[in-house]
Amino acid sequence: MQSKYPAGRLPDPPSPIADDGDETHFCGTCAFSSACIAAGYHKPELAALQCLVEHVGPFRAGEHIFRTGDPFRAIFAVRSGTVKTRMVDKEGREQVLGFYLPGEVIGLNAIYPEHFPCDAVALDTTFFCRFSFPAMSALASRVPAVQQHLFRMLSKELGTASLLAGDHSADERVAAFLLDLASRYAARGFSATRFHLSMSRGDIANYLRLAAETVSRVLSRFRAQKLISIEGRELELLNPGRLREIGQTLLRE
Amino acid sequence: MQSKYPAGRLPDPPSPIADDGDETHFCGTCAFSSACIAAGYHKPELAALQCLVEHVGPFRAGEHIFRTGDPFRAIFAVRSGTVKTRMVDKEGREQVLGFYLPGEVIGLNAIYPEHFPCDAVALDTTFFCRFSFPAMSALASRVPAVQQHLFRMLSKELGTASLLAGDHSADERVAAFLLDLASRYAARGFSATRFHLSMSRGDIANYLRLAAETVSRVLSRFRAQKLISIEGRELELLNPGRLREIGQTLLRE
DNA sequence: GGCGGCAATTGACCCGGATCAAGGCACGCC
DNA sequence: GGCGTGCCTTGATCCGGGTCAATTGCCGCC
Repeated sequence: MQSKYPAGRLPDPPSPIADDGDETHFCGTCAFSSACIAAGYHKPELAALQCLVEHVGPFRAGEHIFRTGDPFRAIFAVRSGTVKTRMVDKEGREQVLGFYLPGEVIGLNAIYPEHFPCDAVALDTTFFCRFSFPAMSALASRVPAVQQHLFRMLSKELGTASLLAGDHSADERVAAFLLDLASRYAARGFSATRFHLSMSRGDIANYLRLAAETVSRVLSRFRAQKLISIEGRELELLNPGRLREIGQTLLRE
Repeated sequence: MQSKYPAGRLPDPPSPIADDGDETHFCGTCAFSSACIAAGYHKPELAALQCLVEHVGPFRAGEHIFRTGDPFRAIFAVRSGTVKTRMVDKEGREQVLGFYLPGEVIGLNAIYPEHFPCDAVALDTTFFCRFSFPAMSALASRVPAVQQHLFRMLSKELGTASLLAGDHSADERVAAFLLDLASRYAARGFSATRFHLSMSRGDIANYLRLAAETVSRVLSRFRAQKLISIEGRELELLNPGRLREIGQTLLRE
């Protein structure tokens, strides 16, 4: 949970505002950076992006960004930290829908119902860019690159949602989960072989539709086979190739 | 490639062109009807919808509408018949992603990858409206109602994709599956208690991540409990209330 | 330092659903 | 008619992972 800038620069929110740009260019890791690049930063329409974005945070571990049933007004791009989304049925059982890393966007599944269908909970200290959705839609009408980017983000999330659906063994699920995290960290410029698991074993298990004990056993077995090194939540992938073999049916199919 | 007029005019495809409108108003069951209504049918911009839509079909049971890897150029609204989408991994194992009924849209998950990530296969004789996606995007920029409708369709599919994810018993899955079909038929004006299952037990099982034998056993048990009446693929829901109790954790959660 | 609470690990046992296998039924084809 | 071919159903067996339970380690707090 460290900023990539020297810690001394930021006094109070002590660490984690990740890789941010200046007022003109926003975050290098921002979920919308590719839209801006496609449209050209200089375009006057993009000045509107600066007006409709709002930096919010910090949220501490366990705090809600939004709750099931809240009216939908905005989507949130994670700037730093990690978020889980989840549904809680009326018996109180939790169902983890996904984990979101810096540069990723939460709230897209609320457009249609117009209310958030799930909770979003910070797993560690977390900051966001908040985009008013009505303003975003209006901007999308004027700037095709923004519209296209929204379509693509929605469509992309459709693809990932169908991944977990298959019936796969515990080993396949865990291997694919670790590799998925690795590639998402890598896409944002972080290490693809060493990273911190912000979520508990229970959250991982819930997300993968396994019992926490099973996740623990699989991780222990992977460690015994020298595929990974794991101590608490600090993870290193020692043999990504073999992990990819194990998880591959789940990774592309 | 058939037109959409009263069945008597068409010698060969004997039956199934559902509830259709005229040249001005398109299908009453059309996936875009609400967008048109919101914008007002008379708006000149909507004349463009008529230009970019193309009626295609019939496809016979087993024929592909598109295949994995085909370049993405259009989305397809089912006019009549039923479609399954599926992925096939390199070991040849099939994974059913969803079933699509008249009025529903396939192909949205191809926007981001720009190639279809799955196959679409007709389960019976099927007709479509084909919407060129580039043209659709361009139209969406000019007609906010069309853009909003696309956002909503994408977001809605995100919601349904997460339903199957949970770990639920075979009874819960089957009950929820039957009720989901019922409500989707009802939404398009068909009977919510009697309908035909266009897909095989194997397809249902695959979609629900069960074995075909398990689906067969659950249906037999439901019949013994007088919850349903089923003969081959003809289904009647005798006790939707009880089915709802059984499937409810999966239906909303 | 000692205590309490939570997360993680590990072991023992059990069950739901997968798998294997055997038939039944409806269809089209020769 | 006889036969093959899917599709469906039903029975018997097995196993992966869930559940229950005990233990350990870690960390914050009094």
